[in-house]
Amino acid sequence: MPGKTKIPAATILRLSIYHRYLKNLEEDGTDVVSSAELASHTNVNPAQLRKDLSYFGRFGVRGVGYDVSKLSNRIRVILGLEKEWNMALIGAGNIGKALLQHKQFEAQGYRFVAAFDHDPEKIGKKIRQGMVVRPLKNLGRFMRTRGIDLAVMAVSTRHAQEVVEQVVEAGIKGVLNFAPVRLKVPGDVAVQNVDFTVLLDTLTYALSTVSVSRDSYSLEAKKNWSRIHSWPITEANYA
Amino acid sequence: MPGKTKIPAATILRLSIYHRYLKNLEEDGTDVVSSAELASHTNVNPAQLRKDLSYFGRFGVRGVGYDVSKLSNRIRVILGLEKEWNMALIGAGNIGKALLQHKQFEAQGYRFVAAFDHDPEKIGKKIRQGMVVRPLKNLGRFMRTRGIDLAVMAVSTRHAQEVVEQVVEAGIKGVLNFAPVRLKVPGDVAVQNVDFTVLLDTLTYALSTVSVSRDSYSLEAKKNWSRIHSWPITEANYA
DNA sequence: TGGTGTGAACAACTTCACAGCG
DNA sequence: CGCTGTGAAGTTGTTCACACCA
Repeated sequence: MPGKTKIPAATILRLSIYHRYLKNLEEDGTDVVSSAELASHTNVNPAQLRKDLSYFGRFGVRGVGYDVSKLSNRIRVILGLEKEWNMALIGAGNIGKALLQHKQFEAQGYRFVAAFDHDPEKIGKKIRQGMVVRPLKNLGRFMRTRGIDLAVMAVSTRHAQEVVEQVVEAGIKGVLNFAPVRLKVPGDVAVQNVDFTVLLDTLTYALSTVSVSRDSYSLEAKKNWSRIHSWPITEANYA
Repeated sequence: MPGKTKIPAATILRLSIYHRYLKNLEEDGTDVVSSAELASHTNVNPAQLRKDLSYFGRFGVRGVGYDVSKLSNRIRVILGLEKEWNMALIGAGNIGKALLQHKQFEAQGYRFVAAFDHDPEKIGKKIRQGMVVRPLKNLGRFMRTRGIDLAVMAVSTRHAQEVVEQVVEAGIKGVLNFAPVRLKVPGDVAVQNVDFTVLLDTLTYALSTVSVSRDSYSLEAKKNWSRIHSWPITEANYA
């Protein structure tokens, strides 16, 4: 129920996952879905799903379930997905280029409007049709004249902190960071990290504690693990 | 302290982050570090860091701090990083190719040993020096003769579930999944998802609740958000 | 009847605060 | 004296269980 209750961070993440599955259902022409079914396809507990929705209102019909397209729209509004979001790619390396080609973004209303780098080798090169790599120092000007909502940072570890400072300086308030560092940013800037090696390390931990161990803690760890599979973690910001 | 206590999932993730920073310190020649310093560079609370370590033993010296290389090695062992991990790339598209080129993996002891796809167009093509795309149906055989520890799946949403079933069938116990679906796997298989659009959606939520809203819940949401920045989430496995 | 919505119980995780020790 | 290690307190998030209603 809307009100004074705090919304768990994890709830927002799950909302996005529900929303994605609801879009599939819409395409298939399904028009009603129960919390049990939606929950099973998104690997959550049905009560969890209902609780997540209850933070924002009452969207279902008792004894029936949820109207697929109505619920989908409500979540779209909650997440702020009714508008198109303009993104700047920062860092025109391997990963950056692959992200530019990635179809998934466009499909969701995310649009790359420019690419930046500070390597003179790369500047001026055409990175995809109608998009040329710009010098990073022009980020602020571009931001003022054309508007950027989000920065997708695929730069080297070494440069990540200084680059994010330029991004913040330019007035961008949301960052998706692919560099393997925890960035320091002001409290009004949101950062999400995409951190491949950290995730791989959790996999190796899981696999190692299976085969190796006879220590007490590893056995426990393994037991714990088999129930718990994919992740987020809430990380405070002490910048 | 090692024993019967359950180890939080989030602890493992942070261990990986501490470890990465410790390696930097080692390279710089720093040999002692306090929980306060290490915590500040990894955006966690110092007590949190000490608690995380305490699940596995007592690694510090009171009044002094932690020996950098000793602690680094201990964490390396805990996470299972003393061995080299063989990975198979599954899906030779944009993202897959970029991951193959990605330097970060090799540096950490993760090694791509083969690439698979089931698109006949791609099979047989050289994807990098000394590596040719193999037919997905040969995955099981390759696994038996050469061994694969982890699968990195960069396949389409549509095929992801059927592909992961072949991966599981082949006997692989750890999967890093880039497809935007929650996969169903047996309880002894560990999966981590790299989910760009979900992370973007959390950013748009954060930004929308700043500018848009006068609703009661959004204001609350914003307040919550400004403290909480980057994420994991614990997701149960109901497969 | 069957599935939602939700307070209350529970479980997990984080932070505090200080004892203990080099 | 200073920083670690950790029980206990506090906070946040999840699940139960059932009232409620189309």
